Amino acid sequence: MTTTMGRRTTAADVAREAGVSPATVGFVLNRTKGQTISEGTRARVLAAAQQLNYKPHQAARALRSGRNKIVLLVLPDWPLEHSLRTNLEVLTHALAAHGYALITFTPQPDSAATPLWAILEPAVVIGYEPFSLEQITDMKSLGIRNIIPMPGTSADQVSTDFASGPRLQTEYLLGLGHRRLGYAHPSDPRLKEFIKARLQLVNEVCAEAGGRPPIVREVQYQDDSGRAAAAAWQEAGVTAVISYNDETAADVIAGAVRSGIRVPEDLSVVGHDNSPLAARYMPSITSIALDMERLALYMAGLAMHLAEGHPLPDPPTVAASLVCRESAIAR
Amino acid sequence: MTTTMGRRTTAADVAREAGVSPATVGFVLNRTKGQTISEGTRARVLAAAQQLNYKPHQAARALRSGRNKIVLLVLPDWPLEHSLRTNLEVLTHALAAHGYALITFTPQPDSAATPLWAILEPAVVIGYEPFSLEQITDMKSLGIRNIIPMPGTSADQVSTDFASGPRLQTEYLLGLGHRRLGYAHPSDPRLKEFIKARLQLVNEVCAEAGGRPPIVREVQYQDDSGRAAAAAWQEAGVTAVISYNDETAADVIAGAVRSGIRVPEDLSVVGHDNSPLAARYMPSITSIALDMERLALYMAGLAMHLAEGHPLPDPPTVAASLVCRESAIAR
DNA sequence: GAAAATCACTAGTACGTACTAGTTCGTGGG
DNA sequence: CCCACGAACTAGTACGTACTAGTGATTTTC
Repeated sequence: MTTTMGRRTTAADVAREAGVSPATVGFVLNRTKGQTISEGTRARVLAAAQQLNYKPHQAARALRSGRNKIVLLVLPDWPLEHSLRTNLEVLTHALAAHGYALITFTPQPDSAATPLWAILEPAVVIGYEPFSLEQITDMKSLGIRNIIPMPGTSADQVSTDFASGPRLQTEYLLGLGHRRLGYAHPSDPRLKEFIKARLQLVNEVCAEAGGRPPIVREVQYQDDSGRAAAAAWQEAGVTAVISYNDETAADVIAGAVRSGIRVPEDLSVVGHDNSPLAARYMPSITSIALDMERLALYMAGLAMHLAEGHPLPDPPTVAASLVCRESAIAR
Repeated sequence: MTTTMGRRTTAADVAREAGVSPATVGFVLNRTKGQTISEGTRARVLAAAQQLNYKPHQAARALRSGRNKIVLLVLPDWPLEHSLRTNLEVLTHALAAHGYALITFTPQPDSAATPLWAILEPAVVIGYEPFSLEQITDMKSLGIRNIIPMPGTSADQVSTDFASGPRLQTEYLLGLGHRRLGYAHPSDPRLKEFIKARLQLVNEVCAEAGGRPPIVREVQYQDDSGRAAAAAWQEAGVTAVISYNDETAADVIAGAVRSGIRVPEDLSVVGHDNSPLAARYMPSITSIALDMERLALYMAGLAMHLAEGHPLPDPPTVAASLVCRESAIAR
């Protein structure tokens, strides 16, 4: 133990131990290209670093080099779906493989708290939603140059086309012989745009099949909106309901059953996202599974491309597939 | 706009603009005590900083002062309960109010990835579980001095007594007249110790009431263990089941109903954690709500106490309360 | 009225790294 | 034999901040 108990080991300590200059230590440890180091020296430096348990000081490194290994992912305020959380895990691993740390963060619109990027000053900031001009200005004044999405650059968007999910839901129910459909969505105002987009897709598929658009209802578990919706749908002759996500599907089923409508015998229900709830509910919920892996790898590649010129990855495709369970059957 | 478009604004720029020295800028902006600054100068510096949109460079600040405003919370590998996630939110806010950023992170035991503390070098690292000696050595070699839990210091633990939850579950069912109880828990091996502790408490309450210990069963939604458990309980005359959490309670209910056992008429079930699932399930699940606010405030206080000598907060108590729903009724 | 104390500042340095601009040495070409 | 050239290094600086050790003024004290 050569520990001086208190001060941390610096590159200068390693240099002294190895009998070389601090610069050489830097060259060896960073594998600086354009610099030739003899094999013996390299080994001595490496051994000294090992022995002293040298870890470069990140703040000093960041100050000098002007970059760090932090990627900040700004999450939207809306509740994250199961598939997006999965996406995060894959993304975290993909970045970790290159020494990057992914930090996630949800800005609180009401809070006056410092945004996380001001404290971390990350190499890259990724947002699921576009940033406001104010936010971009703020980041730039902090020296953050890599922002995704950033109009006018290769990083101008990450959001992908999730069109196939709603299409699959609709086509599946139509294929089962259902003609009169319902659409259920949560009431969270932050989801408004997403609901609109998905509903639009459902409408398109219905129209292509020559059917009528679904009867749309807002459903949540906190009140009896599920019961009311179920009654309204029954009145209108609806035999199948497409739900925005699995949680809403559960609320639809609960509302129906509590109104004496059997699921799936009287009413079929499909969810979206293939969350654990879908498998756990009773009846279990037929749902849409999204394969987010390519999207995650794309985002990781994009981030590292901006941070240090890694090659640009291929644009992603998100594959959606139907997971059949108990909550939907043929008419 | 005095933007030089490229280089970020430094304290020197502000100094030049305000016609003072860089040191004065530092004194004004950091409110350095022991330094007197005339009102006029202070105002000029503040105005200049404002006008140039000056933001101190965090890496430089961290390098110079040897501390930063990052608190790293190391999450356990086990799945987080709803109440702990709530805890995180409160903790985040409490720290944000003092300019600290809370970052969470789950170490992957298999992964060779750099642990997040090596990249962030946070001021404080908090773990829900004790750290290994190896981890502590690693952090110390990175210059991290504030580690919670850290044996032999005021920060030697954070985990609190969650005794009242299981006690409440048991007392409630006994109070409803149930005499023969079951206990259901998930199979995740990472939860083993927690299950053991909670079961121990349930056993104690049963013994105090002069009853027999519950019949313990492992239940999960992926297989038919729920059905098997329900049958076994029925055979043994069990009329009420205590569940480790709400997810397991749902799995118990599903298993029972699929076996033709009615819930709550034939079998009462109580969950733990008061998650959204408990409200959403059918029947809705009677559960235990934990008030994590004080724990969160305690953790925040502890972290800031270590980081910069804020006063030590009071030790926490976690209040548990019963939320009555449909899944449990009197015998 | 001189010494001491206080006020309101400034010059300058250290933090630990990455990297530029050398310097020294050995070797091969002419 | 001298010069050029590359290999293998080193000296030294910049990054932006926080803060110590001053330095003139001005005010207080006896």
